[in-house]
Amino acid sequence: MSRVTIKDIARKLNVSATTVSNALNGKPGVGKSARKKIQDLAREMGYQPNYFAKGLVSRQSYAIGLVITNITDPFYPELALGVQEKAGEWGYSTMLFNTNHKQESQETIIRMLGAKGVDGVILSTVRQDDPAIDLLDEMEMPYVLVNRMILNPRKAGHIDSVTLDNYSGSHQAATHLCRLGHTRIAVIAGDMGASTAIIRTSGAMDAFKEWGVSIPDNWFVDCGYTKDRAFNAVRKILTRSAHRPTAILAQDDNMALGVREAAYAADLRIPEDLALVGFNDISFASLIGIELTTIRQDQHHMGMTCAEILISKLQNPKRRGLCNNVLIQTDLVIRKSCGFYLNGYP
Amino acid sequence: MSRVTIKDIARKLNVSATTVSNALNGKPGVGKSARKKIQDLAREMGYQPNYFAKGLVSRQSYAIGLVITNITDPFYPELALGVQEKAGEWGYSTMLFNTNHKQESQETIIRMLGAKGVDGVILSTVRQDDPAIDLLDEMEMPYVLVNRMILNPRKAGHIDSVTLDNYSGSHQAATHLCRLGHTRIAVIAGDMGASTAIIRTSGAMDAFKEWGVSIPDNWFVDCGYTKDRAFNAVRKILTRSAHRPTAILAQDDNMALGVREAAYAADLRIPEDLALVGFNDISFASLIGIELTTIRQDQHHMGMTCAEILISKLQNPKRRGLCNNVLIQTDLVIRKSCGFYLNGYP
DNA sequence: AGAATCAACTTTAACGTTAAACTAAAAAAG
DNA sequence: CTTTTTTAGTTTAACGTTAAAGTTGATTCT
Repeated sequence: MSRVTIKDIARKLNVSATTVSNALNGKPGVGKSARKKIQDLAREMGYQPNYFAKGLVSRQSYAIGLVITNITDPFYPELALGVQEKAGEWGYSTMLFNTNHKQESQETIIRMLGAKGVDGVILSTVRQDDPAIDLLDEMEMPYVLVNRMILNPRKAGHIDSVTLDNYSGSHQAATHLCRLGHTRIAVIAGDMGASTAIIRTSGAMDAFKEWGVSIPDNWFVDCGYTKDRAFNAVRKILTRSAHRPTAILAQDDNMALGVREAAYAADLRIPEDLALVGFNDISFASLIGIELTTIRQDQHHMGMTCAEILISKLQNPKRRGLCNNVLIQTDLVIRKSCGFYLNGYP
Repeated sequence: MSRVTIKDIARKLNVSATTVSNALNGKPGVGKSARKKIQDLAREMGYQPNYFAKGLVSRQSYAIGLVITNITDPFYPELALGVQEKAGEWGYSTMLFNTNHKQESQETIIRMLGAKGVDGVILSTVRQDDPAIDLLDEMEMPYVLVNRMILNPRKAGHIDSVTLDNYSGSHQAATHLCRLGHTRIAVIAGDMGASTAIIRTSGAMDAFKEWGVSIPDNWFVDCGYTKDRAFNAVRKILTRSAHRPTAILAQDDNMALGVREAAYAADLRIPEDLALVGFNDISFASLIGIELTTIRQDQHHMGMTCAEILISKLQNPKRRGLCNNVLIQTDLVIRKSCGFYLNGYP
């Protein structure tokens, strides 16, 4: 690929390789005219630095890894784009890896990232007591958590994270349903090993308590953030329960779509027969005909933020001691699926 | 990161570095017992090869680049996943880059990919007479086109590609609308610099000709595969035309969603007042309430196929002379948006 | 004027891995 | 039992870049 080397330039100008290197990297110790000559010739010859050699000596790859569950989940593309844009600004490239919800593949991926020499990792998929954390620490690999975090206060204190204010978002969503008069509410939860689901659950439960609403055990189902499991869970709830719920709180929009399909399959209308609230505001929640009431967040901003934190640590090793925990605010977006525009608040 | 080197292992076992290298890479010239000892110790010490050193000497990075317009376009995630999975199987990692529809950023990206030393590139974004092609040829970088291709027969003959049978797909879609009795059809085209849009247009136009349907000039609009431009174009068509179209053929589902929003904004119902057919069958085309009639394709398979072709070339330099042009078949998926289930064929 | 400082370089070595050329001893062939 | 071949290694050098230490010759200080 890159044929022209520093040595070729050095030979042509009768200087040493080091001088060329210094000239091109803006380091001192090179005369003004010599520097210009070198820079011009480098451009003319189409010189491209060899990143293998650079990396070998500097131990920096200018690449970061981004670990997500699956890029086909509409939650991730915007996050990935944010990370890539911010990383690109700083000259870093991004390697994307899908765990497909498998714990062991996450470990394999992290090991590979280490071997490939990425400078840092952004992890969006941690679960509580995830061995990935220990692995990263052991490898002394800088990392930032995004979306999900570690709740254990002993660990959390020294781990960077960029997360949503899941508590108040979920509290807001649950309150909204209660205000609309619902008392028979089912909760379609995400992966309860993930902080997002844990916190969203606690926010919702607190809201329910405030409104005197209680949720039967079998109306709370961990569906692991997958649409299929949400579909099946809701189908079960709707067919088996003598008194079916009048509202469903789904902990992400993806699962909300599963709920929706299950409701339609049971000949129920949304929102007339069943109110539905999601979480995330993925791109098609706003499409006419879907119009999902949900909790909005800015994934692009989230991606940019975590990339920025990671890169600032990479650039400035002093900052590695500091710990950033960014909490991003959310908004309730009221659309048609909750029935607000049918009745409003009583 | 990777602290343990081949030399550390060599020192501990009193052998040379080369022997360790040969032992670990399964090369001959190492005794059975010595080989086992080396492998065991390497595992025990947690040896990870340094890819910079490896790459420096072998000029192989075991990384490929995938260039797309934008990962948030729902067309790409499944393709990207297919590429990553197949690449992963062969030990290659994938670097994803978004051009954001900008020609110049594509060139920058390709140059950077070259500098970073990727072994090959998968390009999903070429336009006709794209300078990227010459750049890649000049860099002697192996590449495969996916989704879009170069039509110029002088060039096409030696460029690998994996594309859809866009002609027959689009022909099928257009025929479907004609069969349903539509004669007033508008075409919302993709980027006419891309082979996909060119071929889809020709397939549709041929079908229209067969049915004696003619399309007024201002009912054919290049909307560059963006939802916004499709929305605006259709709004214009619907407000300005005295006799508005009764059907719209959109060259991708994304634009079809824009058409949909524009129709609803003009108080038209789909399919009762306006029939709509898309292309691609992105994930939410099938959602209840959207139910877009469209042309299905298997992006995951497409991704796997192009990754396979690229990697087989990388692995086997003899094969570099051969040229693969894979054409993937499509299916018409009839849902509600075209009105078939309202009237059927007359 | 002589010592100290500085600018503009050069030389050497190192990063970790592997290809190529070499060596020594054992096994096979004649 | 000598010669050839094979096996199991070793040594050297190279990939392209840069950090560290060294070498000039000119400039400044006292």
